[in-house]
Amino acid sequence: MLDLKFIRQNPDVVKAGAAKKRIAIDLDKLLELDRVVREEGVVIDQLRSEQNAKAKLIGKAAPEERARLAEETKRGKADLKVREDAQAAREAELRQLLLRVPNVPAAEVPEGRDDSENVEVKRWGEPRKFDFEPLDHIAIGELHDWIDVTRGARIAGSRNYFLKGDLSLLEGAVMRYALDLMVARGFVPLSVPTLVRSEVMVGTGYFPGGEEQAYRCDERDDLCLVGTAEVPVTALHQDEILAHTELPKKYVALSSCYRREAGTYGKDTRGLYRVHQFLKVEQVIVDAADPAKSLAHHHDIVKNAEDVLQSLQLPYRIVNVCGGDLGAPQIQKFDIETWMPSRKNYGETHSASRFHEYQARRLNMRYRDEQGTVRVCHTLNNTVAASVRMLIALIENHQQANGTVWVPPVLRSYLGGREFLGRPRA
RNA sequence: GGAGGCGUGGCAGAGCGGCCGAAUGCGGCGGUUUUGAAAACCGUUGUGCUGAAAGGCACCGGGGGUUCGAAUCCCUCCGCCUCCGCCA
Repeated sequence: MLDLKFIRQNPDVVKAGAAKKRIAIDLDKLLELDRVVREEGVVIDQLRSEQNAKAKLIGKAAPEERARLAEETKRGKADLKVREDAQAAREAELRQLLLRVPNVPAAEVPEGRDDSENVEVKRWGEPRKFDFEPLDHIAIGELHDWIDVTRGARIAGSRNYFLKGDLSLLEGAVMRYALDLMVARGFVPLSVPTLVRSEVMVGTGYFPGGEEQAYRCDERDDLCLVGTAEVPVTALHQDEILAHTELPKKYVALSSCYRREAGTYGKDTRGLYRVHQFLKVEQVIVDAADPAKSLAHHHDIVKNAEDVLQSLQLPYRIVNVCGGDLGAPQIQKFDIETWMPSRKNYGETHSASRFHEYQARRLNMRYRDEQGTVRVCHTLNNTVAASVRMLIALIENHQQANGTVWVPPVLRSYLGGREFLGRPRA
């Protein structure tokens, strides 16, 4: 959410930002409503002030005077009540409009309509040239009885799965490795709720707009399953005023992630690329409202993810996400795409976003700066490692001619020192 | 699931329906004192909206109601605690 004052003062900047993101908004309607709300607010404050003054007089008046004065004060009440109700409705509508105003993208965000126009900014590693016919992850899974999508679908519908044996262990190894790496870099590990109030989905910017992608409990609970630990972690300090001395807050969390993947029928149906549930280690930073700091953090959290991929010896590339592919909340986003032999292409495995105060304002998450001024925080987040996609990359890229999977050295201590997973093919 | 209790400022903890945006203590900040520190003493210390300012308005878990007037009364939701039951 943007600061209403900022929108008032820079309507053209906000309009241009929305246009760059290909998001339609009626800003003039919002500004007009804002004008009415403020105008009427002055009137209501004045009326309330008068009512308060009269009520106060009654308290001091002689008992026999009270009835008459009360009767008089009663008259102003009805008018005020009508105005207050109308104002409350206007304010609610204003907030709804405000929640839909997208954050203004950074100048460095490329123009573009969709993900095909994202701009590659870096490439690391060479996609491996196989001297045998490589299998895709499903085939490797079948070979070792590592993946069971049939039974996954039977008990939970399509895009659900069981991981078995070494692959299940590998998942744990990668998650723990990612977590340990981040803890070594000073990030505080968190175990988090993955079922949150819809208010928190609004606070982090997923609602309104992303309702179709989230699993929602029924009306008894008003709880949603999160699509990422970003949601509970970013909201950790909701409604707090932090001291500048305790910033930046750096957190890392491993959690299950749930995604409905509505509207993706027929897309990525083979394999585990697109699934409803997976594990992910996520990094989140909350810091002061300083664009330079935010930018530096953005580079750092991308670097953290790169270090994970490099140490796992997985080729990847980084794209600067274009305006049309950027979500409403982000200032800028870098996606990291890891090489997946079965796709003969890079597939998205990480997404690093910086938000400035967009999320923090919605979450009412603030801090007191050196001067004692209360300001809204900045937030950022990035994947460290997302389970199934990272497993796809690992077993496809590191498969051997004999069917086994080579384990990168950094993961071996999490797998009893083993160098290869799976039995060699006969 | 049943019975009861409680939710007040960074924390602790008062608060008769009007004099309460809220006592007091602790903590924080500034100062006096001190070679320095501690102690003591003095002052200061919530957030938002509006306004050039003075000021005005709102907020005592959330929402609604009663009343001329609500932190204080009523309803409801949320959260926490205690006891009983049930399950792990």
